[in-house]
Amino acid sequence: MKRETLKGHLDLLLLAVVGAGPSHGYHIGRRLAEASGGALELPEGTLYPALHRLESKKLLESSWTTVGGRRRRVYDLTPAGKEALAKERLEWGSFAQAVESVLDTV
Amino acid sequence: MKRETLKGHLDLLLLAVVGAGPSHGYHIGRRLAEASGGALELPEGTLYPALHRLESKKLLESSWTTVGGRRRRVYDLTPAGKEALAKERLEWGSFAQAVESVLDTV
DNA sequence: TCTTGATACCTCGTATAACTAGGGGTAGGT
DNA sequence: ACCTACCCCTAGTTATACGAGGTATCAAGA
Repeated sequence: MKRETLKGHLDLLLLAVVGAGPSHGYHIGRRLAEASGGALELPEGTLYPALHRLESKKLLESSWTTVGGRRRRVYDLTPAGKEALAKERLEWGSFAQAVESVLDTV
Repeated sequence: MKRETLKGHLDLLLLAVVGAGPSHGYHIGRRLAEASGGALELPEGTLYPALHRLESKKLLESSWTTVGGRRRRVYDLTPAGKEALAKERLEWGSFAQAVESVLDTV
């Protein structure tokens, strides 16, 4: 995948994954990779700062748990996060459609 | 449109527009806006530097003409640009499909 | 004549965000 | 002991879209 391809779309993807059920950072990465058929394998230097950004924007909230001796930070959507997810889904739809239109018609 | 949405996809769009027929910068912007149903209206501070970038990467080539007293810089695809267009079309396809998969399955 | 709007080009600086490259540590299997 | 998978983090780099500003031509209208 080209370097900049993901830019501006990562938030949507993370919100969508968390929207399907709370989970911790590492697991979110795994679920995203799985759900995309391996196409979207985020390096940790992308994943964790993105989650922090979403939390600082109050779209996610997190709490620490410990499972099997390992600390996990579990994220869930806030109400604002649910709204943002819905909005970003729509925006993705129109963006993708616009791109397809260009690719089809020109 | 959100600020970062376009990032990494602009080259594809510009190559696609020029691939449909050589035209000058300003006109490329108009054709893109038209082909996208008004969704993609690029500011000039985005359009012109992007075209220059593509030319410096040898994906576009340009020549100056004058029509009605106005100077125009007309762009066309190079052979490398045609290849890049084909490649980026495929990459867009897999990216879009990956996103859709995530949005559908999670 | 003067102004406005569309056409047509440009550059500089800024902000954003994904990524690279490091760091830390736990648990289980060989 | 070592390796792999798990699990978290940050600092700095880099790419690129955009805002703001500049230049110039031409046609239409006040």
